[in-house]
Amino acid sequence: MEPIASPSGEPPARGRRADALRNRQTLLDAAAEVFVASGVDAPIREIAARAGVGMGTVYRHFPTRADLVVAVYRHQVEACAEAGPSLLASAGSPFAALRRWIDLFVDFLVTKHGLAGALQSDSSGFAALHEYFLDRLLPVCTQLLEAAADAGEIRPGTEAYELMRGVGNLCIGHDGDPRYDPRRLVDLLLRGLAHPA
Amino acid sequence: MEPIASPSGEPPARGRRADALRNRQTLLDAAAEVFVASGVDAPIREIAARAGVGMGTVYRHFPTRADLVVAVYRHQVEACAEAGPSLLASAGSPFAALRRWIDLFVDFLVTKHGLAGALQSDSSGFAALHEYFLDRLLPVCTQLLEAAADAGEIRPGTEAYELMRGVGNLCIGHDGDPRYDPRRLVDLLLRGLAHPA
DNA sequence: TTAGAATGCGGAGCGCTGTTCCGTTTTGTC
DNA sequence: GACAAAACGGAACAGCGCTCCGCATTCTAA
Repeated sequence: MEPIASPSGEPPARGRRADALRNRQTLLDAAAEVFVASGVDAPIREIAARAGVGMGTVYRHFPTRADLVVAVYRHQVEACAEAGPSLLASAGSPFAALRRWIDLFVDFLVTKHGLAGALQSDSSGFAALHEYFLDRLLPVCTQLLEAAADAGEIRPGTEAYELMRGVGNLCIGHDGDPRYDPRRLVDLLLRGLAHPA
Repeated sequence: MEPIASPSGEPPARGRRADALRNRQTLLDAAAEVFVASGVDAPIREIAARAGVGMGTVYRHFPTRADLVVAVYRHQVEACAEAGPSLLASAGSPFAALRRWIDLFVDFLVTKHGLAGALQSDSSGFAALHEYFLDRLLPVCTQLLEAAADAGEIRPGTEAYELMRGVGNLCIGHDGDPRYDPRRLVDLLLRGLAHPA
């Protein structure tokens, strides 16, 4: 089953001209390189230059920066989303599954320089990115939370949205500073979520 | 006792010309207004315009944006810093004092539009802001943490730096979204910090 | 009081960004 | 091959931070 239309980007290439498809791919590759090198805030010009195309071409394919980011990271988000149910089946308990899933989520955020920041800043037109992440990952997280709550492993009353956003925020700005390790704080958060004896 | 020299700003007005002192105050007032209206990311031009002075005047008095922010909020930061020891004396237990202090800290960040975000963004001229907060509040937080640890109320191994930065990050981007309440997450964090029975 | 120096002021200007727009080139089709 | 549609490139515009320097204001000392 092919995804019909996802928020902002990656239409299924119907009737596109060959050079357009080629450029789209070139741009995605270039953007991926630039993002890991300079973060998601890298100048659009830099991406265009690395891809060897003009500014107009970038904006035609990806009207907003968020569209570009979404397209680049779509695969990883997809992987994370799919990991949810399988962890629920394979891990020892729902809460263990939740922990491991959050771990994957943190992995993803932490390796992508600046992405966590982009997740919450609605101001600069990252709304589309925010929306996509939510659409895709929120149901997964909700499922894990509910399973853990049903099993009596965590205190009820925490929404997936809040949890994910909190985790995302905690992952902001870990610039190799050994004094700040997002994982330790996320661990504290999850401990707080667990039922007190 | 007069403060001798504080990091970035507010020198004790010795030998300054009258118009300079006047403009400094005008700028602080204007900045305070603009910050509540448009956040701490507001264009410097806007602040200069509201104060009725030129750009150069702003930069002469406050070389970086952080200096301006620090000067505007200095009193409140100071109050927060001073609240630490007194809470330790008045609250029921060290951990209770820590909780209430963190609460004050969150209050401060949450009511200042965009301040929490600015605290972690090393990109702009906000570096000094980060530094000032750390210089002033880190010792206080450390004292509270150590007291609670000595009392056996919290698990050891968490540094004040990490905790403060985590709390700061959690306060980012609560744009009146009822689905995201930083306080709930900070509460979870503190629960996780508390010793498990 | 008044000249001269010192201090402070204003805003034009530079460089860097995102974003748009349109003349030109490439591609697909008949 | 010819023609229209699609896509391209990058000049151009706008908003921003920050600097720089000629001019105005204030202070000081004679």
